[in-house]
Parts: sequence; C-alpha cells; structure tokens
Amino acid sequence: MGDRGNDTRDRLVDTALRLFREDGYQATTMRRIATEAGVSLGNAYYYFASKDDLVHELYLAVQREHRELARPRLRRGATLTENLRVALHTGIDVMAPYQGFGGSFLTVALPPSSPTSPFSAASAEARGQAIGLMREVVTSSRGRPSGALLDRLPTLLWLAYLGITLHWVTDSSPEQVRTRRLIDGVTPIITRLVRLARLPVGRRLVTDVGAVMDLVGAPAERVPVTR
Amino acid sequence: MGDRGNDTRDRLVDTALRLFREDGYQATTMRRIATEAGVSLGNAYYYFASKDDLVHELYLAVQREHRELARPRLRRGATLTENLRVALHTGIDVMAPYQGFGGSFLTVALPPSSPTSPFSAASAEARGQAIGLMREVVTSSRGRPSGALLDRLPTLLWLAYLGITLHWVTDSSPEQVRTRRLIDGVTPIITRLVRLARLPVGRRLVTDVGAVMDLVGAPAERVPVTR
DNA sequence: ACCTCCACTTGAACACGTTCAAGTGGAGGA
DNA sequence: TCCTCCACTTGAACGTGTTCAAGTGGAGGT
Repeated sequence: MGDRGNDTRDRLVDTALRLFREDGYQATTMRRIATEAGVSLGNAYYYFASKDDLVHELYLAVQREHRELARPRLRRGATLTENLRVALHTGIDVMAPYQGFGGSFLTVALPPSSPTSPFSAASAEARGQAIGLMREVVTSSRGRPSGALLDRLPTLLWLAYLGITLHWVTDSSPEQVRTRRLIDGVTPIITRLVRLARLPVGRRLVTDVGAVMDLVGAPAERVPVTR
Repeated sequence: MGDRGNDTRDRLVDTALRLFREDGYQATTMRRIATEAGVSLGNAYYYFASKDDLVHELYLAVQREHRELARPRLRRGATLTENLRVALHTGIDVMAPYQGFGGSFLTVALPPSSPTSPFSAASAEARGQAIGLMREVVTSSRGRPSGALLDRLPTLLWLAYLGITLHWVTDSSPEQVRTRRLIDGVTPIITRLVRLARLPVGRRLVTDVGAVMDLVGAPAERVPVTR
C-alpha cells in the first residue's frame, strides 16, 4: 500500500497538465512542476524522461477524454455529416483549454523522434483508438459506404481530423470560430465524396486511394507491421 | 564599402546552414555557429533574434532553390500529373540534405508564433511564391481546368505539397522512397479529381470547396487580409 | 588633427532542460 | 532486533538559448 511511486507520478502529471493549461508550454518549467508537485527537480526525471514526456501524458489525456465525450454523442442512424461533425467539434472542445499551448503542441507531438508523434510506433495504440472512434462514426451513421471504402474511411477521416487539428493549432480567431467553420464546411463535402463512391468514377478513385495507402503504409486501427 | 554588417550576416547564415546539414538542429549550437563563423556569441544575436530565426533562413533558401530548380523542369503542354510530379519530387530533392533535421523542421516551421510558419503573415511572401510555383504547374500543363477551379487549384496543390512534406519529415525509409511513392500515387489521383470537375458532380464539389476556403480564409498568392 | 556618432562587437550572466553520484527509508528476511 | 536490499529521492552540476551593459572603431563633420 501507500504506493509512494504512483502517488508521486500522479501528482506530477496533474500538476504538469494544470500548469500547461494555465501558463502554456514554455512558461511551465520543470522546476515549477516539481516544486508545485512537492518533489525535487531530479525526482521528476525519475518518472519522466523529458518534458516532452509530460506532454505525451497530455496527449493521452486529451485523446481519452475525446473518446469518452464523443462516443455517447454519436446518434445511430444520423447522417455521416452530423456524426462526423459531432466527433470533430468534440475534439476541438476537449483541446480548447490548451489552445495557448499553440504551436508547442506540434513542436512536441509531430516529430517522429517523439513517442507522441501520431505516426510513431509508441503511439500506435492511441492512434488505433482514434481511428477506432472514426470507425464508430462511420458505422453508426446511415448510408454508410460499401466494402472497400468502409475499410479505408476511418483512417481517411482520422487524417482529416489531423488536418483540422493542424488548422486549429494556428487558429488565433476568437473561440477558434474559423476552425469551427472549417469543420462545418468540410463535413458535408466528405459526405458528398463518400456518396460519389457509389458511381463508377468514385469507385475507381477509392481503388486508387486504397492502393496508395497500402503502398505508403498508412496507419491502421491496430499496430501495423511497419516492416 | 566593406559592408561589415552584411559580411558577418552572410557568414553566419552560411555557417548555420552548413552545420544544420551536417549535424542536424539540436547538435548545432549557437556557440558553434558563432565560433565557426568567426564572431562572438552575442554578435550572432545582433543579426538573428533567435536560433529559429536561422532556421527561417534555411526555409527561405530551400524555397528559393525549389523554385529555381523546378521552374525549368516544367514542360509546357505536359500532363498535370507529370508537371506536378516533377514539382513535388524536386521539392523532396531540395530538402533531402536536411532530412536529419527531421521533426525539428516542423518544430520550428509550423508554430504560428514563429515567422517560419507557413500560415504566418511574416512568411506571406514565401508562401505566395510557393503557391505561385503551383500556379505555374497548373498553367503550363495541358487540359487545365476551367474558371473557378483554375483559381483554387494552386492553393490546393500547395496544401497537398504541405501534406507530403509532413509525410516526408516522418519518413525514415531509405532515400525516402515511401514519400516518393506517395507522390507518384497521389499525382494521378489529383489529376483525376481535376478532370472530375468538368462533370456536374465535380462542379458542385468545386463550388463547396471554394466556399470553405473563403470562409476559413485560405492563404492566397498575395498577402491576404488576415482581418 | 580632433571630435562625435552609431553601427557593430564582446563576453559575462541568467534561467532553463537534463544528468548523475550520492543518499534515504521502509519492507522483508534471518 | 538487526540487516539487506532497492525503489525512490535529492541537489549540485553541465551545456544550452538568450539578454544585456559595456565597449570599439571607422566614417564624416569641423
């Protein structure tokens, strides 16, 4: 009992996430995290290899909350547009407190060296869950696509979500309304593209896009064989 | 004459870019840049506000070389697929020496705080030139699209280029063949989508995409009114 | 010849992220 | 009770990016 280790670890994560929210990335120093968590500086490094490692915790927390908040909001039988809209807006809602984090989010999240990278093997599970959420978006909606696209769509939607996140990070408009508008504008277009897949022209597009995804090794829902 | 200032500045840029190429971002310290350029540490900060400012120079150099290398390679009357392919591959060629730079490229290039950000006002001119290159790709190709799409396509292609760069950064495959394959796979798809714009279905898509771009304020070729 | 000005240069100093050798203390066995 | 072990904790120390008060020197006016 007592669980000295886990207690300290939890206290560090809580303190770090709070400071990240309140003061952003740069202004939150490792010394302050340690002090406010009531431990020494060196001790923080016993639990986390780097400051970026603490951002990884933030990444995981955001992801978890996104999933938990979005799933019950999906309506079985609603349009793809509507369910996708809900999922994307919920994502922005969850990330909102960290907008001040701004570019530093990417600074840490994107580089392939970091385990936070959406493409790294280390975050394969988190990525798989994100794609899984998109699969739920697809399967819970009416008018869902046929075979080939059904398999590809979750990953494609996840990529779209990544792009929207990229826009959000650089979005300095009040309340991030520009990103909100982007979501509202993009979702019907995606739905129209999905419908297009029923026509011969669309079917050919699906085939080609699928081929590229295989060739490049697009992330799948489960840990992919990176070779 | 003598141009003491410009000499020092040029020497700093040359040294920094060389060290970035040879040793990457992190291993290249401001102290080493200053020393190898034959000036004091403080002097480097007289010319460049930050280390990231030197990366901005790298960004500009890469952009300039991309443009200079790609333009003569475009063939008037070739297919859009072919010309776009050339432009994108040339981009990768130019960036290749900096692959080791890896994630740090984005680290510095993407955050909206940094003037290097593709979306910031500070890099509006560089961005405009990049979009301009894509415009040349479009106008030099045969079978170029009609009115509405003709205006939108350059920016859309630039966004595609951004996406491919994003993939390149995290591409650890030898010689970045995966990114090469991505380019070869994506360009014909883009061409097919452009052709689709002639049909009624496609025309409607173009209208909708254009509306979203206006709403969100997508970067234009010239400095946009960011509001 | 002297002075004035200011673009340019310097190195010390600061706070930061990170590392590391040296502890500390409580659980479990003898 | 004492001993051993090791998960956990500590603070000093290193190299980094960045800032700043103090110079330096050459061009141009008198």
